[in-house]
Amino acid sequence: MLSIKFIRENIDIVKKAIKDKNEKTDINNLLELDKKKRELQFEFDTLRAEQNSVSKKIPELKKEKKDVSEILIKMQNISKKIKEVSRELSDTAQKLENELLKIPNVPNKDVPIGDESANAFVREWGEKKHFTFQPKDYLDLSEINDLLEIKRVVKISASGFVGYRNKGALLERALINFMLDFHIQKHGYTEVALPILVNRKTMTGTGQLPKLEEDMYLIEQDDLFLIPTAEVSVTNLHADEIISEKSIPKKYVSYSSCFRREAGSYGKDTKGLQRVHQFNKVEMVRFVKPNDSYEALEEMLVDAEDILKSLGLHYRVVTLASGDLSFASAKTYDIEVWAPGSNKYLEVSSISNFEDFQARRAYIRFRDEGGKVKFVHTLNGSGLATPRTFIAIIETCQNEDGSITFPEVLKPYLERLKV
RNA sequence: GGAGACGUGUCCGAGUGGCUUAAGGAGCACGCUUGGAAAGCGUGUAUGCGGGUAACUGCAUCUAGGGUUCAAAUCCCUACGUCUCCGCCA
Repeated sequence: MLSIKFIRENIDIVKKAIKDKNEKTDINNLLELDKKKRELQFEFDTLRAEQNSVSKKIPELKKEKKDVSEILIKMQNISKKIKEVSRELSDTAQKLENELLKIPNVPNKDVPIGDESANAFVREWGEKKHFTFQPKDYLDLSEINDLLEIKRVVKISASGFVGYRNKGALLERALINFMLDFHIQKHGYTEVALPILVNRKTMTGTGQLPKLEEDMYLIEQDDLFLIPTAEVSVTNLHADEIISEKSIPKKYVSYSSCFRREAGSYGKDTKGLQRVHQFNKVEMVRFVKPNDSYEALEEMLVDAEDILKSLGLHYRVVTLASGDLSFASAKTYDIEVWAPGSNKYLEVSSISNFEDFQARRAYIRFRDEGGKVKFVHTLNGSGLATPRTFIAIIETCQNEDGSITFPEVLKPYLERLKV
């Protein structure tokens, strides 16, 4: 979230950010609550100060055998008043907090204003592969090579879920291991494996709640949510902590299943692997000092690109425009990989700088050189999501007879079973 | 799931209603001492919201929320967490 101080002093910037991000939050109510809260806080502090000082004198007066009954009656009233003010104060503070959680992050100044069509091209690597034959799409290739479980999975679960089988399952598992090893060995990340069920506080910390509750799977019995990305559990790992200056920056990589209800996106890419309720993803998360976060964003983008390069997949990078930017993000790059059989670019990675937006919510701070406590900046990026990477690989690596020649870098992960 | 014990600052740990502005210790930082270090001695050592140019200063926070009281780390209730024993499962 944004600090109330920042909002108070930059009303226009905040209003513009809300508009540019296509949000509808009204901040006037918030500003009123802020004013009311500060007035109540002042009243509460004043009353408490009196209560504290008088209460301190009571035992002394008693010792001197003085009559305190009159004071006690007076204090009863103050006590009652304090309780009233305190109730109103915490009520107002709670309302203010709820409003604050609904204010989106402010886009960085480099972010183009507009909807998806304003996304800005950054660079590309490789080129669209040229085939001497008509390339098949991944659904056909999966059929030929026995790679996916589609119909049966709907039977055992629900529509929107898919499964892998045979070499498809092996390829997916190989991808996960390859990507994890790559980030650990070549990019210096530390692996963490964390729960995929998390509580409400955690979901709020990274900004999924309260806005996106509809998009989340909820285990009502225990009030636990299935994570939509490992970003949630990894970023919140250091919630409520003051990280020592020495142990920052922190670079984590984590693989997890991700769960998305995709409420409201029915009818879009419903077939196959492109948009699914459950998928696996390797995620990178960084905690850095404020001044380093944009440099870290560029590094993470390269970290994700390195995976695609080593797999030999053509891709392009875009900067998301304000309207396409997520609620919590200040700046996001998307990487889109080329899928020649499907004849389109598929989004395989989002790399975002949240600045201190998540750190404020999750209360993640560090102590700087001068001993001052400040909020960290958090970043994350997919490195990468498996389903669409899977599509790009088998479509790019297909032969005319429908067989697939897997990328060299995956061989160590595949060859022990002679795939 | 049943029974019990417990939750205090960076850590250990005292604290059963007002003498706690949380004792004492460890750690850490700085200073003195030293040729240098150790020991010793001294000083400092939370966070948030306010007020003040500043020195300072008001309020809150002893897991969280509620209650009792003029006054709560301390008493009561609830939740969460930790530990021990039992049950169940692997």
